[in-house]
Amino acid sequence: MDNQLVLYNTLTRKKEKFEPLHSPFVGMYVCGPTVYSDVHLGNCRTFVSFDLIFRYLQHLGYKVRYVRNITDAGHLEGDNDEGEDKFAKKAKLEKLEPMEIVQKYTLGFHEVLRLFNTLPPSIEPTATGHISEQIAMVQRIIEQGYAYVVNGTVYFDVEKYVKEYDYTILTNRKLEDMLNNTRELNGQDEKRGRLDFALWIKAKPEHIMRWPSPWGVGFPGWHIECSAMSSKYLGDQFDIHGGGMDLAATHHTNEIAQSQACNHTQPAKYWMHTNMLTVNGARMSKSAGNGFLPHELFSGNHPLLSRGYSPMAVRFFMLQAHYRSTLDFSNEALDAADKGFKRLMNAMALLPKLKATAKKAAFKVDELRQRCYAAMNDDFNSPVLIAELFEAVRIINSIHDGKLAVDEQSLADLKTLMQHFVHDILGLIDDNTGSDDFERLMEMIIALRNEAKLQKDYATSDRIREGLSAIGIQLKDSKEGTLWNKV
RNA sequence: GGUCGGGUGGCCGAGUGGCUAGGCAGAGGUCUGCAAAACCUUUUACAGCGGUUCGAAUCCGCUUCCGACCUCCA
Repeated sequence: MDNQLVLYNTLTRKKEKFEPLHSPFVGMYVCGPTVYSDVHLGNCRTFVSFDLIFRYLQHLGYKVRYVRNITDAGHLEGDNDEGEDKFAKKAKLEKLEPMEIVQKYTLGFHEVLRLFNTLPPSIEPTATGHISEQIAMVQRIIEQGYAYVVNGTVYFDVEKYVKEYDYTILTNRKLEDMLNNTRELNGQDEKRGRLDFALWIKAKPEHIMRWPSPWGVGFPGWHIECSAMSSKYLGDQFDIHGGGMDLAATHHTNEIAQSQACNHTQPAKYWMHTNMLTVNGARMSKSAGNGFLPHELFSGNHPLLSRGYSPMAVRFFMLQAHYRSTLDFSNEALDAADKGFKRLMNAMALLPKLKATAKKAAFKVDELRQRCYAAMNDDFNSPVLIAELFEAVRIINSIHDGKLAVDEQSLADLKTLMQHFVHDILGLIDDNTGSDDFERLMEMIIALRNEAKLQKDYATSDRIREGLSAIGIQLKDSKEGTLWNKV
Protein backbone atom coordinates (compact mmCIF):
# COMPACT_ATOMS: atom_id res chain seq x y z
CA MET A 1 0.00 0.00 0.00
CA ASP A 2 3.04 2.15 -0.17
CA ASN A 3 2.00 4.03 -3.25
CA GLN A 4 1.75 7.57 -4.44
CA LEU A 5 -1.89 7.50 -5.44
CA VAL A 6 -3.41 10.94 -5.65
CA LEU A 7 -7.01 11.62 -6.57
CA TYR A 8 -9.08 14.69 -7.25
CA ASN A 9 -11.38 15.54 -4.38
CA THR A 10 -14.43 17.60 -5.31
CA LEU A 11 -14.64 18.80 -1.72
CA THR A 12 -11.32 20.62 -1.92
CA ARG A 13 -11.20 21.04 -5.69
CA LYS A 14 -7.69 19.70 -5.89
CA LYS A 15 -5.74 16.50 -6.12
CA GLU A 16 -4.94 14.93 -2.76
CA LYS A 17 -2.82 12.03 -1.63
CA PHE A 18 -5.06 9.03 -1.03
CA GLU A 19 -4.91 8.05 2.61
CA PRO A 20 -7.69 5.69 3.71
CA LEU A 21 -9.27 6.20 7.11
CA HIS A 22 -8.54 2.60 8.11
CA SER A 23 -5.97 1.22 5.70
CA PRO A 24 -5.88 -1.40 4.23
CA PHE A 25 -9.67 -1.17 4.27
CA VAL A 26 -11.36 1.20 1.86
CA GLY A 27 -15.04 2.05 1.85
CA MET A 28 -16.46 3.32 -1.42
CA TYR A 29 -20.03 4.29 -2.12
CA VAL A 30 -21.26 5.05 -5.63
CA CYS A 31 -24.74 6.28 -6.46
CA GLY A 32 -26.32 3.64 -8.65
CA PRO A 33 -29.14 3.81 -11.14
CA THR A 34 -32.81 4.54 -10.68
CA VAL A 35 -34.31 1.44 -12.24
CA TYR A 36 -37.42 2.75 -13.94
CA SER A 37 -36.02 2.58 -17.50
CA ASP A 38 -33.13 1.14 -19.49
CA VAL A 39 -29.68 2.38 -18.51
CA HIS A 40 -28.29 4.61 -21.15
CA LEU A 41 -24.69 4.91 -22.10
CA GLY A 42 -23.96 7.95 -19.99
CA ASN A 43 -24.81 5.95 -16.87
CA CYS A 44 -22.58 3.17 -18.08
CA ARG A 45 -19.64 5.53 -18.39
CA THR A 46 -19.89 6.42 -14.72
CA PHE A 47 -20.02 2.78 -13.67
CA VAL A 48 -17.13 1.86 -15.96
CA SER A 49 -15.11 4.72 -14.45
CA PHE A 50 -15.74 3.55 -10.90
CA ASP A 51 -15.04 -0.01 -11.99
CA LEU A 52 -11.59 1.18 -13.06
CA ILE A 53 -11.14 2.86 -9.67
CA PHE A 54 -12.39 -0.23 -7.80
CA ARG A 55 -10.08 -2.49 -9.79
CA TYR A 56 -7.05 -0.28 -9.29
CA LEU A 57 -7.57 0.10 -5.55
CA GLN A 58 -7.84 -3.68 -5.28
CA HIS A 59 -4.76 -4.12 -7.41
CA LEU A 60 -2.86 -1.87 -5.01
CA GLY A 61 -3.80 -4.30 -2.26
CA TYR A 62 -6.62 -2.43 -0.56
CA LYS A 63 -9.53 -4.38 0.84
CA VAL A 64 -12.30 -2.44 -0.80
CA ARG A 65 -15.94 -2.61 0.20
CA TYR A 66 -17.71 -1.18 -2.82
CA VAL A 67 -21.35 -0.29 -2.21
CA ARG A 68 -23.53 0.75 -5.10
CA ASN A 69 -27.23 1.17 -4.56
CA ILE A 70 -30.25 0.43 -6.66
CA THR A 71 -32.83 3.19 -6.37
CA ASP A 72 -36.20 1.51 -6.61
CA ALA A 73 -38.42 3.90 -4.71
CA GLY A 74 -38.93 7.51 -3.90
CA HIS A 75 -37.67 9.12 -7.05
CA LEU A 76 -40.21 11.61 -8.33
CA GLU A 77 -40.82 13.07 -11.74
CA GLY A 78 -40.16 16.75 -11.94
CA ASP A 79 -39.02 18.83 -9.03
CA ASN A 80 -40.35 20.16 -5.75
CA ASP A 81 -41.38 16.78 -4.43
CA GLU A 82 -44.74 17.14 -6.11
CA GLY A 83 -44.18 15.12 -9.25
CA GLU A 84 -45.43 11.68 -9.96
CA ASP A 85 -43.52 8.65 -8.74
CA LYS A 86 -41.29 7.42 -11.55
CA PHE A 87 -41.99 3.78 -10.87
CA ALA A 88 -45.72 4.25 -10.57
CA LYS A 89 -45.78 6.21 -13.81
CA LYS A 90 -43.81 3.61 -15.68
CA ALA A 91 -45.87 0.83 -14.15
CA LYS A 92 -49.05 2.41 -15.49
CA LEU A 93 -47.50 2.82 -18.92
CA GLU A 94 -46.38 -0.79 -19.10
CA LYS A 95 -49.35 -2.15 -17.13
CA LEU A 96 -47.09 -3.74 -14.54
CA GLU A 97 -46.60 -3.69 -10.80
CA PRO A 98 -43.99 -1.12 -9.74
CA MET A 99 -41.79 -3.92 -8.45
CA GLU A 100 -42.05 -5.63 -11.84
CA ILE A 101 -40.63 -2.46 -13.33
CA VAL A 102 -37.87 -2.53 -10.76
CA GLN A 103 -37.07 -6.17 -11.44
CA LYS A 104 -37.11 -5.77 -15.21
CA TYR A 105 -34.72 -2.85 -15.31
CA THR A 106 -32.49 -4.14 -12.53
CA LEU A 107 -31.90 -7.32 -14.54
CA GLY A 108 -31.27 -5.26 -17.65
CA PHE A 109 -28.83 -3.07 -15.79
CA HIS A 110 -26.88 -6.05 -14.51
CA GLU A 111 -26.77 -7.61 -17.96
CA VAL A 112 -25.36 -4.46 -19.54
CA LEU A 113 -22.73 -4.01 -16.86
CA ARG A 114 -21.77 -7.66 -17.27
CA LEU A 115 -21.20 -7.06 -20.98
CA PHE A 116 -18.99 -4.10 -20.09
CA ASN A 117 -17.02 -6.49 -17.84
CA THR A 118 -17.52 -4.44 -14.70
CA LEU A 119 -16.98 -6.24 -11.42
CA PRO A 120 -20.07 -6.51 -9.25
CA PRO A 121 -20.02 -4.26 -6.20
CA SER A 122 -19.49 -5.85 -2.79
CA ILE A 123 -22.98 -4.83 -1.69
CA GLU A 124 -25.83 -3.63 -3.87
CA PRO A 125 -28.54 -2.43 -1.49
CA THR A 126 -31.98 -1.30 -2.59
CA ALA A 127 -33.96 1.63 -1.27
CA THR A 128 -37.07 -0.49 -0.67
CA GLY A 129 -34.98 -2.93 1.34
CA HIS A 130 -33.89 -0.20 3.71
CA ILE A 131 -37.06 1.68 4.58
CA SER A 132 -36.62 1.21 8.32
CA GLU A 133 -33.05 2.51 8.19
CA GLN A 134 -34.24 5.55 6.30
CA ILE A 135 -37.06 6.17 8.75
CA ALA A 136 -34.59 5.87 11.63
CA MET A 137 -32.29 8.39 10.01
CA VAL A 138 -35.10 10.85 9.37
CA GLN A 139 -36.15 10.48 12.98
CA ARG A 140 -32.65 11.20 14.16
CA ILE A 141 -32.43 14.29 11.95
CA ILE A 142 -35.68 15.53 13.45
CA GLU A 143 -34.33 14.89 16.97
CA GLN A 144 -31.23 16.87 16.14
CA GLY A 145 -33.49 19.74 15.13
CA TYR A 146 -32.74 19.86 11.42
CA ALA A 147 -36.08 18.70 10.07
CA TYR A 148 -39.76 19.44 10.61
CA VAL A 149 -43.02 17.69 9.88
CA VAL A 150 -45.88 19.19 7.90
CA ASN A 151 -49.01 17.13 7.22
CA GLY A 152 -47.19 13.81 7.20
CA THR A 153 -44.25 15.02 5.13
CA VAL A 154 -40.83 15.63 6.67
CA TYR A 155 -38.64 18.42 5.33
CA PHE A 156 -34.99 19.10 5.87
CA ASP A 157 -34.45 22.56 7.34
CA VAL A 158 -31.69 24.03 5.20
CA GLU A 159 -31.94 27.44 6.84
CA LYS A 160 -31.18 25.93 10.24
CA TYR A 161 -28.42 23.81 8.76
CA VAL A 162 -26.54 26.67 7.14
CA LYS A 163 -26.14 28.36 10.51
CA GLU A 164 -23.72 25.66 11.55
CA TYR A 165 -22.56 23.95 8.39
CA ASP A 166 -21.45 24.80 4.90
CA TYR A 167 -24.36 23.70 2.72
CA THR A 168 -22.62 24.51 -0.57
CA ILE A 169 -19.28 22.95 0.29
CA LEU A 170 -19.37 20.63 -2.70
CA THR A 171 -20.15 23.18 -5.39
CA ASN A 172 -18.83 26.40 -3.90
CA ARG A 173 -22.01 28.22 -4.83
CA LYS A 174 -23.23 31.22 -2.90
CA LEU A 175 -26.30 30.61 -0.82
CA GLU A 176 -27.89 33.93 -1.79
CA ASP A 177 -27.56 33.04 -5.44
CA MET A 178 -29.17 29.70 -4.86
CA LEU A 179 -32.03 31.35 -3.04
CA ASN A 180 -32.46 33.90 -5.80
CA ASN A 181 -32.38 31.27 -8.48
CA THR A 182 -34.71 28.79 -6.89
CA ARG A 183 -38.00 28.89 -8.61
CA GLU A 184 -41.08 30.01 -6.76
CA LEU A 185 -43.16 27.08 -5.73
CA ASN A 186 -46.62 27.19 -7.15
CA GLY A 187 -49.51 26.74 -4.77
CA GLN A 188 -49.70 24.61 -1.65
CA ASP A 189 -46.18 25.19 -0.38
CA GLU A 190 -45.53 23.40 2.86
CA LYS A 191 -41.83 24.13 3.04
CA ARG A 192 -40.51 26.82 5.29
CA GLY A 193 -37.45 27.54 3.23
CA ARG A 194 -37.09 27.53 -0.49
CA LEU A 195 -34.09 25.20 -0.40
CA ASP A 196 -35.71 22.72 1.98
CA PHE A 197 -36.16 19.24 0.58
CA ALA A 198 -38.26 16.24 1.55
CA LEU A 199 -36.85 13.44 3.67
CA TRP A 200 -40.14 11.57 3.89
CA ILE A 201 -43.16 12.20 1.69
CA LYS A 202 -46.79 11.60 2.58
CA ALA A 203 -48.38 9.17 0.13
CA LYS A 204 -51.40 10.33 -1.79
CA PRO A 205 -54.26 7.83 -1.83
CA GLU A 206 -53.39 6.64 -5.35
CA HIS A 207 -49.72 6.15 -4.53
CA ILE A 208 -48.89 2.46 -4.76
CA MET A 209 -45.47 2.22 -3.12
CA ARG A 210 -46.10 3.18 0.49
CA TRP A 211 -44.88 2.32 3.93
CA PRO A 212 -46.05 3.14 7.45
CA SER A 213 -43.94 5.60 9.40
CA PRO A 214 -44.13 7.71 12.56
CA TRP A 215 -45.53 10.51 10.36
CA GLY A 216 -48.12 8.44 8.56
CA VAL A 217 -48.13 6.35 5.41
CA GLY A 218 -45.59 7.57 2.90
CA PHE A 219 -42.35 6.92 1.12
CA PRO A 220 -38.75 8.12 1.44
CA GLY A 221 -37.32 11.16 -0.30
CA TRP A 222 -34.76 10.64 -2.98
CA HIS A 223 -31.61 11.65 -1.11
CA ILE A 224 -32.08 9.88 2.19
CA GLU A 225 -31.57 6.34 0.86
CA CYS A 226 -27.92 6.95 -0.01
CA SER A 227 -27.20 8.51 3.37
CA ALA A 228 -28.92 5.69 5.21
CA MET A 229 -27.37 2.86 3.23
CA SER A 230 -23.86 4.27 3.04
CA SER A 231 -23.72 4.76 6.80
CA LYS A 232 -25.21 1.31 7.42
CA TYR A 233 -22.60 -0.54 5.36
CA LEU A 234 -19.60 1.78 5.47
CA GLY A 235 -20.04 3.68 8.71
CA ASP A 236 -20.77 7.32 9.40
CA GLN A 237 -17.46 8.19 7.80
CA PHE A 238 -15.95 6.36 4.89
CA ASP A 239 -13.33 6.98 2.23
CA ILE A 240 -14.79 7.60 -1.20
CA HIS A 241 -18.21 8.71 -2.30
CA GLY A 242 -18.73 8.84 -6.04
CA GLY A 243 -21.26 9.51 -8.71
CA GLY A 244 -21.88 11.48 -11.86
CA MET A 245 -21.14 15.19 -11.84
CA ASP A 246 -24.79 15.94 -12.35
CA LEU A 247 -25.49 14.59 -8.88
CA ALA A 248 -23.11 16.91 -7.07
CA ALA A 249 -25.21 20.07 -6.95
CA THR A 250 -28.39 18.61 -5.54
CA HIS A 251 -28.23 14.96 -4.57
CA HIS A 252 -24.77 14.92 -3.00
CA THR A 253 -25.16 18.36 -1.46
CA ASN A 254 -28.26 17.09 0.30
CA GLU A 255 -26.62 13.81 1.25
CA ILE A 256 -23.86 15.69 2.99
CA ALA A 257 -26.38 17.88 4.78
CA GLN A 258 -28.38 14.88 5.97
CA SER A 259 -25.36 13.01 7.24
CA GLN A 260 -23.90 16.07 8.95
CA ALA A 261 -27.23 16.85 10.61
CA CYS A 262 -27.62 13.25 11.72
CA ASN A 263 -24.09 12.23 12.68
CA HIS A 264 -22.24 15.54 12.81
CA THR A 265 -19.55 14.21 10.54
CA GLN A 266 -18.70 14.71 6.93
CA PRO A 267 -19.75 11.32 5.46
CA ALA A 268 -16.95 10.88 2.94
CA LYS A 269 -13.33 11.94 2.97
CA TYR A 270 -13.06 12.04 -0.81
CA TRP A 271 -15.86 12.94 -3.20
CA MET A 272 -15.26 11.85 -6.77
CA HIS A 273 -17.36 12.88 -9.74
CA THR A 274 -17.29 11.53 -13.26
CA ASN A 275 -17.97 13.76 -16.22
CA MET A 276 -20.72 13.49 -18.76
CA LEU A 277 -20.85 11.67 -22.04
CA THR A 278 -21.79 14.03 -24.84
CA VAL A 279 -23.24 13.61 -28.30
CA ASN A 280 -22.33 16.32 -30.76
CA GLY A 281 -21.17 18.43 -27.85
CA ALA A 282 -24.36 18.19 -25.83
CA ARG A 283 -24.84 16.09 -22.78
CA MET A 284 -26.35 12.69 -23.39
CA SER A 285 -29.41 12.64 -21.20
CA LYS A 286 -32.67 10.91 -20.77
CA SER A 287 -34.73 14.05 -21.16
CA ALA A 288 -32.88 15.35 -24.23
CA GLY A 289 -33.62 12.12 -26.05
CA ASN A 290 -30.11 11.96 -27.48
CA GLY A 291 -29.08 8.91 -25.51
CA PHE A 292 -28.21 5.55 -26.94
CA LEU A 293 -29.25 2.41 -25.23
CA PRO A 294 -26.35 0.01 -24.89
CA HIS A 295 -27.94 -2.63 -27.09
CA GLU A 296 -28.50 -0.03 -29.81
CA LEU A 297 -24.82 0.77 -29.70
CA PHE A 298 -23.80 -2.88 -29.78
CA SER A 299 -26.07 -3.63 -32.72
CA GLY A 300 -25.66 -0.30 -34.51
CA ASN A 301 -29.43 -0.07 -34.68
CA HIS A 302 -29.81 3.67 -34.15
CA PRO A 303 -30.15 6.60 -36.59
CA LEU A 304 -26.98 8.24 -35.30
CA LEU A 305 -24.86 5.11 -35.61
CA SER A 306 -23.33 3.82 -38.82
CA ARG A 307 -22.55 0.39 -37.34
CA GLY A 308 -22.39 -1.56 -34.10
CA TYR A 309 -19.48 -1.68 -31.68
CA SER A 310 -18.57 -4.43 -29.25
CA PRO A 311 -18.97 -3.73 -25.52
CA MET A 312 -15.24 -4.06 -24.97
CA ALA A 313 -14.43 -1.61 -27.76
CA VAL A 314 -16.83 0.84 -26.13
CA ARG A 315 -15.24 0.27 -22.73
CA PHE A 316 -11.85 0.94 -24.29
CA PHE A 317 -13.24 4.07 -25.92
CA MET A 318 -14.45 5.31 -22.54
CA LEU A 319 -11.14 4.54 -20.84
CA GLN A 320 -9.24 6.45 -23.51
CA ALA A 321 -10.63 9.64 -21.98
CA HIS A 322 -10.02 10.70 -18.39
CA TYR A 323 -13.02 10.22 -16.11
CA ARG A 324 -13.21 13.93 -15.27
CA SER A 325 -13.31 15.04 -18.90
CA THR A 326 -16.36 15.06 -21.06
CA LEU A 327 -16.23 12.43 -23.75
CA ASP A 328 -17.83 13.12 -27.09
CA PHE A 329 -19.48 10.35 -28.97
CA SER A 330 -19.23 9.97 -32.73
CA ASN A 331 -18.92 7.20 -35.27
CA GLU A 332 -15.48 8.43 -36.22
CA ALA A 333 -14.23 8.41 -32.64
CA LEU A 334 -15.71 4.96 -32.05
CA ASP A 335 -14.18 3.56 -35.23
CA ALA A 336 -10.78 4.88 -34.17
CA ALA A 337 -11.14 3.39 -30.69
CA ASP A 338 -12.34 0.09 -32.11
CA LYS A 339 -9.26 -0.23 -34.31
CA GLY A 340 -6.94 0.74 -31.50
CA PHE A 341 -8.62 -1.77 -29.21
CA LYS A 342 -8.18 -4.56 -31.74
CA ARG A 343 -4.53 -3.62 -32.11
CA LEU A 344 -4.13 -3.97 -28.36
CA MET A 345 -5.99 -7.28 -28.28
CA ASN A 346 -3.95 -8.68 -31.18
CA ALA A 347 -0.79 -7.90 -29.24
CA MET A 348 -2.27 -9.61 -26.18
CA ALA A 349 -3.00 -12.69 -28.28
CA LEU A 350 0.57 -12.65 -29.58
CA LEU A 351 2.11 -12.46 -26.13
CA PRO A 352 1.87 -16.16 -25.18
CA LYS A 353 3.48 -17.14 -28.48
CA LEU A 354 6.64 -15.11 -27.88
CA LYS A 355 9.95 -16.77 -27.01
CA ALA A 356 13.09 -15.43 -25.43
CA THR A 357 15.73 -14.66 -28.04
CA ALA A 358 18.70 -13.30 -26.11
CA LYS A 359 20.49 -13.07 -22.78
CA LYS A 360 19.62 -9.43 -22.47
CA ALA A 361 16.54 -7.58 -23.58
CA ALA A 362 16.82 -4.48 -25.75
CA PHE A 363 14.15 -2.69 -23.73
CA LYS A 364 13.38 -2.08 -20.06
CA VAL A 365 10.15 -3.48 -18.65
CA ASP A 366 10.79 -1.87 -15.26
CA GLU A 367 10.69 1.62 -16.68
CA LEU A 368 7.55 0.88 -18.61
CA ARG A 369 5.90 -0.54 -15.51
CA GLN A 370 6.82 2.53 -13.51
CA ARG A 371 5.27 4.78 -16.12
CA CYS A 372 2.11 2.68 -16.05
CA TYR A 373 1.81 3.02 -12.28
CA ALA A 374 2.63 6.71 -12.47
CA ALA A 375 -0.25 7.19 -14.89
CA MET A 376 -2.77 5.39 -12.69
CA ASN A 377 -1.47 6.99 -9.52
CA ASP A 378 -2.17 10.37 -11.04
CA ASP A 379 -5.91 10.40 -10.44
CA PHE A 380 -6.54 7.19 -12.39
CA ASN A 381 -5.26 8.57 -15.66
CA SER A 382 -6.27 5.70 -17.92
CA PRO A 383 -5.61 7.55 -21.22
CA VAL A 384 -1.97 8.01 -20.29
CA LEU A 385 -1.82 4.39 -19.15
CA ILE A 386 -3.20 3.29 -22.51
CA ALA A 387 -0.59 5.38 -24.30
CA GLU A 388 2.10 3.53 -22.32
CA LEU A 389 0.51 0.19 -23.14
CA PHE A 390 0.77 0.96 -26.84
CA GLU A 391 4.50 1.24 -26.27
CA ALA A 392 4.26 -2.33 -24.98
CA VAL A 393 2.27 -3.27 -28.07
CA ARG A 394 5.07 -1.98 -30.25
CA ILE A 395 7.56 -3.99 -28.21
CA ILE A 396 5.46 -7.16 -28.46
CA ASN A 397 5.06 -6.83 -32.22
CA SER A 398 8.74 -6.13 -32.69
CA ILE A 399 9.70 -9.20 -30.67
CA HIS A 400 7.32 -11.25 -32.77
CA ASP A 401 8.87 -9.85 -35.95
CA GLY A 402 12.29 -10.83 -34.64
CA LYS A 403 13.38 -7.21 -34.60
CA LEU A 404 13.76 -6.80 -30.85
CA ALA A 405 15.80 -8.95 -28.46
CA VAL A 406 14.16 -10.26 -25.29
CA ASP A 407 15.35 -12.45 -22.43
CA GLU A 408 13.33 -14.89 -20.31
CA GLN A 409 12.89 -12.59 -17.36
CA SER A 410 11.89 -9.54 -19.40
CA LEU A 411 9.38 -11.60 -21.33
CA ALA A 412 7.86 -12.95 -18.14
CA ASP A 413 7.73 -9.44 -16.70
CA LEU A 414 6.13 -8.12 -19.85
CA LYS A 415 3.43 -10.78 -19.66
CA THR A 416 2.72 -9.97 -16.04
CA LEU A 417 2.61 -6.26 -16.81
CA MET A 418 0.06 -6.71 -19.57
CA GLN A 419 -2.02 -9.13 -17.51
CA HIS A 420 -2.17 -6.64 -14.67
CA PHE A 421 -2.86 -3.46 -16.57
CA VAL A 422 -4.91 -4.64 -19.52
CA HIS A 423 -6.97 -7.39 -17.90
CA ASP A 424 -7.02 -6.72 -14.16
CA ILE A 425 -7.03 -2.92 -14.08
CA LEU A 426 -8.54 -1.70 -17.33
CA GLY A 427 -10.83 -4.73 -17.34
CA LEU A 428 -10.36 -5.31 -21.05
CA ILE A 429 -10.81 -8.77 -22.47
CA ASP A 430 -10.97 -9.98 -26.03
CA ASP A 431 -14.67 -10.40 -26.73
CA ASN A 432 -14.12 -11.35 -30.34
CA THR A 433 -12.44 -14.73 -30.22
CA GLY A 434 -13.94 -17.89 -31.57
CA SER A 435 -14.84 -21.15 -29.87
CA ASP A 436 -12.38 -24.04 -29.72
CA ASP A 437 -14.08 -25.64 -32.69
CA PHE A 438 -13.77 -22.41 -34.59
CA GLU A 439 -10.08 -22.18 -33.76
CA ARG A 440 -9.48 -25.70 -35.09
CA LEU A 441 -11.47 -24.93 -38.22
CA MET A 442 -9.33 -21.89 -38.87
CA GLU A 443 -6.17 -23.90 -38.36
CA MET A 444 -7.32 -26.32 -41.03
CA ILE A 445 -8.23 -23.57 -43.51
CA ILE A 446 -4.91 -21.84 -42.97
CA ALA A 447 -3.05 -25.13 -43.51
CA LEU A 448 -4.90 -25.65 -46.80
CA ARG A 449 -4.02 -22.15 -47.91
CA ASN A 450 -0.36 -22.62 -47.03
CA GLU A 451 -0.27 -25.82 -49.08
CA ALA A 452 -1.68 -23.91 -52.04
CA LYS A 453 0.91 -21.20 -51.54
CA LEU A 454 3.73 -23.73 -51.48
CA GLN A 455 2.51 -25.05 -54.82
CA LYS A 456 2.34 -21.47 -56.08
CA ASP A 457 -1.37 -21.92 -56.56
CA TYR A 458 -2.04 -18.29 -55.74
CA ALA A 459 -5.49 -18.35 -57.29
CA THR A 460 -6.58 -20.75 -54.55
CA SER A 461 -4.70 -19.08 -51.71
CA ASP A 462 -6.07 -15.66 -52.65
CA ARG A 463 -9.56 -17.09 -52.99
CA ILE A 464 -9.33 -18.42 -49.43
CA ARG A 465 -7.98 -15.10 -48.15
CA GLU A 466 -10.63 -13.04 -49.92
CA GLY A 467 -13.39 -15.42 -48.93
CA LEU A 468 -12.43 -15.11 -45.26
CA SER A 469 -12.08 -11.35 -45.60
CA ALA A 470 -15.61 -11.15 -46.95
CA ILE A 471 -16.93 -12.74 -43.74
CA GLY A 472 -14.81 -10.47 -41.57
CA ILE A 473 -11.75 -12.60 -40.89
CA GLN A 474 -8.36 -11.12 -41.60
CA LEU A 475 -5.32 -13.29 -42.27
CA LYS A 476 -1.89 -12.07 -41.26
CA ASP A 477 1.12 -13.80 -42.76
CA SER A 478 4.41 -13.66 -40.92
CA LYS A 479 7.60 -15.65 -40.66
CA GLU A 480 6.16 -17.43 -37.65
CA GLY A 481 3.15 -18.56 -39.61
CA THR A 482 -0.27 -17.19 -40.40
CA LEU A 483 -2.40 -15.56 -37.73
CA TRP A 484 -5.99 -14.46 -38.03
CA ASN A 485 -8.42 -12.19 -36.28
CA LYS A 486 -11.94 -10.95 -36.71
CA VAL A 487 -12.21 -7.44 -38.06
C1' G B 1 -28.97 35.95 -15.12
C1' G B 2 -25.62 33.32 -11.25
C1' U B 3 -21.75 29.48 -10.52
C1' C B 4 -18.24 26.33 -12.68
C1' G B 5 -15.50 23.90 -16.61
C1' G B 6 -13.65 24.04 -21.46
C1' G B 7 -11.69 25.65 -26.62
C1' U B 8 -5.01 21.19 -28.56
C1' G B 9 -3.11 19.11 -35.56
C1' G B 10 -8.36 15.80 -40.54
C1' C B 11 -11.02 13.06 -36.00
C1' C B 12 -10.77 11.42 -30.76
C1' G B 13 -7.85 12.57 -26.73
C1' A B 14 -3.42 13.33 -22.88
C1' G B 15 -0.35 17.11 -21.27
C1' U B 16 0.29 22.93 -16.14
C1' G B 17 6.48 26.82 -17.67
C1' G B 18 11.63 24.43 -21.44
C1' C B 19 12.83 17.63 -23.01
C1' U B 20 6.96 19.19 -28.21
C1' A B 21 1.59 11.55 -25.07
C1' G B 22 -1.19 7.92 -27.53
C1' G B 23 -5.00 5.93 -30.90
C1' C B 24 -7.37 6.63 -35.75
C1' A B 25 -6.76 8.85 -40.54
C1' G B 26 -2.85 10.73 -44.44
C1' A B 27 2.32 10.24 -46.89
C1' G B 28 6.97 7.51 -47.84
C1' G B 29 9.80 3.07 -46.86
C1' U B 30 11.02 -2.27 -45.14
C1' C B 31 8.89 -7.08 -45.43
C1' U B 32 5.59 -10.04 -48.89
C1' G B 33 4.12 -14.11 -54.88
C1' C B 34 0.59 -10.01 -54.29
C1' A B 35 -1.93 -7.97 -50.30
C1' A B 36 -2.94 -7.40 -45.26
C1' A B 37 -0.67 -7.21 -40.62
C1' A B 38 3.75 -5.60 -38.36
C1' C B 39 7.98 -2.38 -38.10
C1' C B 40 10.70 2.36 -39.46
C1' U B 41 10.30 7.49 -41.08
C1' U B 42 7.03 11.56 -41.76
C1' U B 43 3.09 16.03 -42.72
C1' U B 44 -1.19 18.99 -40.22
C1' A B 45 -1.52 21.99 -33.21
C1' C B 46 -2.22 24.39 -28.95
C1' A B 47 -9.54 29.97 -30.11
C1' G B 48 -7.92 35.47 -30.62
C1' C B 49 -5.32 39.72 -28.48
C1' G B 50 -2.17 41.64 -24.76
C1' G B 51 0.97 40.78 -20.35
C1' U B 52 4.61 38.09 -16.84
C1' U B 53 9.22 35.26 -18.02
C1' C B 54 15.60 33.97 -20.66
C1' G B 55 11.52 30.77 -22.26
C1' A B 56 4.09 29.60 -22.20
C1' A B 57 -0.43 25.11 -25.08
C1' U B 58 0.79 25.40 -19.79
C1' C B 59 0.69 31.49 -15.39
C1' C B 60 -2.23 36.51 -15.49
C1' G B 61 -5.82 39.92 -17.98
C1' C B 62 -9.28 40.98 -21.79
C1' U B 63 -12.20 39.25 -26.07
C1' U B 64 -14.83 35.38 -28.31
C1' C B 65 -17.13 30.67 -28.82
C1' C B 66 -18.96 26.13 -26.47
C1' G B 67 -20.71 23.21 -22.53
C1' A B 68 -22.40 21.76 -17.58
C1' C B 69 -25.03 22.93 -13.11
C1' C B 70 -28.70 26.22 -10.92
C1' U B 71 -35.16 21.81 -12.60
C1' C B 72 -35.76 14.70 -13.19
C1' C B 73 -31.02 12.43 -15.27
C1' A B 74 -24.57 9.01 -14.11
